[in-house]
Amino acid sequence: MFDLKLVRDNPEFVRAGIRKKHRDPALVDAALDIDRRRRELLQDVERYRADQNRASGEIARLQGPEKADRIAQMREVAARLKALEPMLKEVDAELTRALLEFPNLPHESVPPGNDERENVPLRYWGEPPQFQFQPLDHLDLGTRLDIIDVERAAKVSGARFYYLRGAGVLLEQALMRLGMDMLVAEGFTPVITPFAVRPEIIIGAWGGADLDVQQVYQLEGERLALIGTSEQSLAGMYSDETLDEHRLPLRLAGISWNFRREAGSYGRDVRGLYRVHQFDKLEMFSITAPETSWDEHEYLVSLEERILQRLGLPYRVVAICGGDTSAPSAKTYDLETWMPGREAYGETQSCSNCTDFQARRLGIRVRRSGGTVYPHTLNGTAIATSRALIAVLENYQQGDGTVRVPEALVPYMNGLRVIGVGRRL
RNA sequence: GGUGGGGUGCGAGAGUGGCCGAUUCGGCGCGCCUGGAGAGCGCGUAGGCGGGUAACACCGCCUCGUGGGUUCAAAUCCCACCCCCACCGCCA
Repeated sequence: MFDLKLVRDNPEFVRAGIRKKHRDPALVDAALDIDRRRRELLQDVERYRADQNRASGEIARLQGPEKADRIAQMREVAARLKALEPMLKEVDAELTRALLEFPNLPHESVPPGNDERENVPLRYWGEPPQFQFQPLDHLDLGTRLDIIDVERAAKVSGARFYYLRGAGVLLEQALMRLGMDMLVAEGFTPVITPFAVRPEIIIGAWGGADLDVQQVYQLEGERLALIGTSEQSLAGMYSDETLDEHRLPLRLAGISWNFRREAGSYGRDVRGLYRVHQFDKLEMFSITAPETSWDEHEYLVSLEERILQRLGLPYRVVAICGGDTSAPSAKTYDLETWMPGREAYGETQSCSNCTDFQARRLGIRVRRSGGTVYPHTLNGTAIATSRALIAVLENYQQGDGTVRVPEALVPYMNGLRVIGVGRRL
């Protein structure tokens, strides 16, 4: 949960950070007000409890009428406590809720702005391909090659679902395998996580006081929700645990299907695989000492870049502006890959330093010689298959409607070098 | 889904209404001892919150799976839930 002491000691600093994220700085004043009320009540309650504790020892030693008198006396104290304690509990809950609403504060290097158009491109790699023919988008390509089928998926599941088949499946698994091999070589531990988790885990990882029902699928009749990313289940993995410092940095490579309701995005990106309810993803997740998280952030981005470079996909790295940065993140880079079908760069990866935001909310701590501290957590997309498929299909298409397999994926494609029509798979 | 057993500190494990935030053992840290190590001996080893302080110190409150209840007083009694283990049923 957000650091109350920081709010008390430096409210203006917190307000400024919240403003930069284009959230409401009144959060600070609400929290401070509740905090004041809480401390008043707390002092009363604690006085009575101290009374009680003292009396409890005495009563144990007293006998006869003296004992009866003391008990009668303490009955009154107990009654008073019984009236006060529910009030304290209520204020505690209010304060918790208020602090859960706080977003993480942005790092000073985060560019100002509130719109994705204000994100700042930092560097470009590769050249968008020049086609001597009219390029198709991934949906046309995939449909003609019979490797993507959204029409039947719509029949079965509705909009934003898809069937992958044949070489499409090999391609998605090849992307995952390439990414995993690179991460294992870097020392990451592969993890397959639960796909359904308790709501508080998602709330802990993604922010807010309540589950974001616009985005999260809940399981009816269960206290479970489907993960939107393995970042959530990985962050939850060490919740309420105190880790030994020498285990850091802890680097995990999570594999999971990711489920997103996309309830707020009707009409946006409706075509093809760009915005779908379910996709397979290889996710990097790091837990680091507070002092090293910014280095780790750059390291994770460099791995994301290396993956795109191995795939030969043109991309750019973008610094996300304050207002476009998610609640848990102190700083986010997006990697946008060239997508000929959109004639634009489209987000394929993201990389965030959540500093101690998730650690505080999930109770992940680190033991070190001076005491225990909250570690920092970071996450980054290695491969999000649906969007990676878009980029590969569209960039590697050929004039005859076939798609060349990127060199780096060939070893994972059962020898397939070109995805064409009529291949029996 | 059913029946039974169980969740205590870094780990094991005691404690069944009051001087129990918690015996003991192990681990870990420090010290003594040693040429050095081991053994042995001694000491110390949770977190959160509030008050207080320049910062310490210090004082108080809370935490024995979670949340309620009974009681002057709960690790201990009652209720609900969560989780783990065993067996039965079902099943990839």
